[in-house]
Amino acid sequence: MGPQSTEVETPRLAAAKIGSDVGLLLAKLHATGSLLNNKALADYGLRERSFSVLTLACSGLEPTQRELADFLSLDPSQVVSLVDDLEHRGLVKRAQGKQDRRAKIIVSTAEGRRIHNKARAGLEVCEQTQLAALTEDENVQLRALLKKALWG
Amino acid sequence: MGPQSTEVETPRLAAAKIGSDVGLLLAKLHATGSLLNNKALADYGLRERSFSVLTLACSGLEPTQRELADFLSLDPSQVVSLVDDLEHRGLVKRAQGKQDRRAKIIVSTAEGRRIHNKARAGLEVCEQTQLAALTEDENVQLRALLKKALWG
DNA sequence: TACGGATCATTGAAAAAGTCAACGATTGTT
DNA sequence: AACAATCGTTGACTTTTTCAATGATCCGTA
Repeated sequence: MGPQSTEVETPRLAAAKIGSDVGLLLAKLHATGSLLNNKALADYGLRERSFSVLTLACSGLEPTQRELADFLSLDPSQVVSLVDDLEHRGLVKRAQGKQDRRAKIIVSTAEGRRIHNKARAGLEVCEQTQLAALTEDENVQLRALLKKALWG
Repeated sequence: MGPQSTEVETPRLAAAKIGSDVGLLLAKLHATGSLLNNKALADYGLRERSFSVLTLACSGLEPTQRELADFLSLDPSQVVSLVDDLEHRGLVKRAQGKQDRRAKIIVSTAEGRRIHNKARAGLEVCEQTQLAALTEDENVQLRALLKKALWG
């Protein structure tokens, strides 16, 4: 991402038609968001990705790695290293799949849940910062639209 | 990105709280969108990035490379290679900055505009596909919210 | 029940993207 | 005139992404 961390003013180029291109808008908002999020998560030795995995491990949904890959739009091999990392740090465990012994279920440890709670609090501040220009209603609306676009 | 190209059903994991995490939603929608867009642009030898640069070069706004970097959230060195590529293919030209002789202004060639028009048509179909679950109103709304979040 | 094709996690290699520091040329400031 | 800052560029380096191959396991079907 660009070196600029605080970009307050409306860029001149936003006037172009491409300033309404959904792909670009998503890329840009995602880029600035990731920057903030990763900065906030660094205190806990996490990044956006590992935080997502940890969150789902803490969710009680007992996701398999394949599910994580699909849901997070990652290659299965990327999930392997994310889980490896979290496991080495004792935040997460691999358990054998229940119906399917090929699959590995990712579950959080107590320490994992502890870290996750702290990190989540930090992230909420981040998100608020990123969407500061939106009212509370718009914030909710944006979430709803993104969810609907993704899975109807 | 994940190997799944057509993901119709709501994933089980969307139930988790993280299913409402803005960062994740943006990442996911951006990921699936990029996949589609790059596939569509491949016919013209373009990718999302080079298409964006080409679009701005065609816009008449005469952007400098620094402006491109800022607007597209890229490192200046990345812009160099994007412009190099487009220039070698005769779609774009570097012109000397008007007030500032350090800066280079990126402008499209006739061929560049020709390719751009074709590519843009392909992308519009893409975008429609990606946001198929949204009504026309919601589509507009989403764009507006993203823009507001980015630059108020 | 046994075979065959598909799926899961994993590995490793290759390609692409991102990050960063340094440089010459130019600018604006003091 | 001197100085720091900015622009584009280069090159090195790290990280991320992508892809094919593998052993283990599952499932459908003969």
